[in-house]
Amino acid sequence: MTTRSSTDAARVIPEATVARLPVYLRALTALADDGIRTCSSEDLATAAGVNSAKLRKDLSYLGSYGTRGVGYDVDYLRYQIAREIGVTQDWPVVIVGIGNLGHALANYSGFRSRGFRVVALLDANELVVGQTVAGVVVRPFDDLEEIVHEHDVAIGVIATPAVAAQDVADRMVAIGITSILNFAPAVVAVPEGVDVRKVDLSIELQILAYHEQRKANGHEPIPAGAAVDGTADAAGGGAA
Amino acid sequence: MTTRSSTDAARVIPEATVARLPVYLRALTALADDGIRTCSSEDLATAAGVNSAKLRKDLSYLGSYGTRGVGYDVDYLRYQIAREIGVTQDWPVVIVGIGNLGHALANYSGFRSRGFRVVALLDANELVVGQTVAGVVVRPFDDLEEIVHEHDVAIGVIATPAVAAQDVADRMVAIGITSILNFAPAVVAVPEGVDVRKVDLSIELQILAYHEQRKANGHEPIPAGAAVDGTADAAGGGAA
DNA sequence: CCCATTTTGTTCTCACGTTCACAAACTCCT
DNA sequence: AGGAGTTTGTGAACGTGAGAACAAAATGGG
Repeated sequence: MTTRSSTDAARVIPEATVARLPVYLRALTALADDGIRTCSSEDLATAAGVNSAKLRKDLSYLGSYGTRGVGYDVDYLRYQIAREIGVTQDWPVVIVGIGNLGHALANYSGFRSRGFRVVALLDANELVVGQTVAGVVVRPFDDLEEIVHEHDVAIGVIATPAVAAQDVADRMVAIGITSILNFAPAVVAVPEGVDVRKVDLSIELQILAYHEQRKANGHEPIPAGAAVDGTADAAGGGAA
Repeated sequence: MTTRSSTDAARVIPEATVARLPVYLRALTALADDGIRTCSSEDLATAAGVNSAKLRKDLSYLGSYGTRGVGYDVDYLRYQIAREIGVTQDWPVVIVGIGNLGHALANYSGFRSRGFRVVALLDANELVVGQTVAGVVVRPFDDLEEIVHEHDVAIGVIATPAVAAQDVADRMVAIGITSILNFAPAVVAVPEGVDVRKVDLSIELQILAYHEQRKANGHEPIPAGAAVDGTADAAGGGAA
């Protein structure tokens, strides 16, 4: 733990960069699937939908994995990013709340292909318990502790209705889960040291609606570069 | 709507603020449901999971809707935010790609309750066309233009596999859709003036995995106030 | 072998977003 | 009425992120 050696010099990767690494990873996978073995920062930036200067800066936080005058080896860079994110290892995940969204998540192939293994589906509704979803039998929510300990689960996904979200989160935290992905349309409070990320479908639509309304009202005579399109990103995680 | 001269002074709301307005809106709705008629910025900030100073600053971009020494009238503020976002009006939406995720989206009640009306479900797969999902019959993708013009649709949702996403987006843009919510794990490029927001389920998990790996490696002796919960945003516009 | 070309890694500057801190404005109590 | 107590709205300090620009390192041609 305390053997932080030489490579540990600038081991602080900005949150905004962390959020983009998975995008680069996917872009590299797409390039590799096309048989491309080497790419420039310009190529990769285009594939990832970002500015090439930003891409190079992001990669520089990981180390110097490129070759000047040449570019990046696709497979090598892909491995380095995957290792940095942690998706070279296997992450057991539990999903709580098997409604419409839980169904979709359980069936989502993108999880498994990126190192996430759904080890259990849980629901508090006894009508749902026992059903087979995505080849897995739904178990009662009270089995959470047993499952988490058995598989050493660190990541939990909440796909319950809003009212249940805080209770589920509390239970998860009490049992030892330290990362939560929350799809319920509710704010969940967690103690320090626990990460929560929130995905809210209707919020995204509302943000689009805001800009749409703006366009319709002709409120932007000339975007003046600061408009809605372009590479305008909203930034990442808040603080505890 | 036309005579907005005086209040029109500083009508530029920062993108980060726009992304939080829907959160405030939901928090206010929750307070109203609890019968609370007035709240302080501290109360609302707690309910929304943000810092009260940030909340006040965000609200100040909309106008002065509070009363010093008292706080905010819940219903009044709720209406003002809803109006600013644009969810007081009705937004017709089409969903393209009725797989697992499309199913879940079609059934998601949070859309309708916030002013979004799903006017059509579309799919290119003829095995899916004709099925009834969420009380709506799935129509062939080629009906897109007819539907968009008939209902004056401005917002499209892409829930297709990654390979189809760019084609669907191109078609949407050609027909006149100017806001796209993309659930496909792919970067879609759109011309200037079109907004794209991306929601990627596996990217969120990968970000959690990164921090989880950090914790496990004891890389963060003391997080220094940098615990990573809070509201996670995916980024905004596509490039030209 | 040397030089032109390519492309990375990094530095610098600017813009944006967050947080603090406090004056202004309002209520309530005496 | 006046002062004590609240709470908003905002100006200013601070930190983070984005993009331009360039030096350093590699290749390839003559």
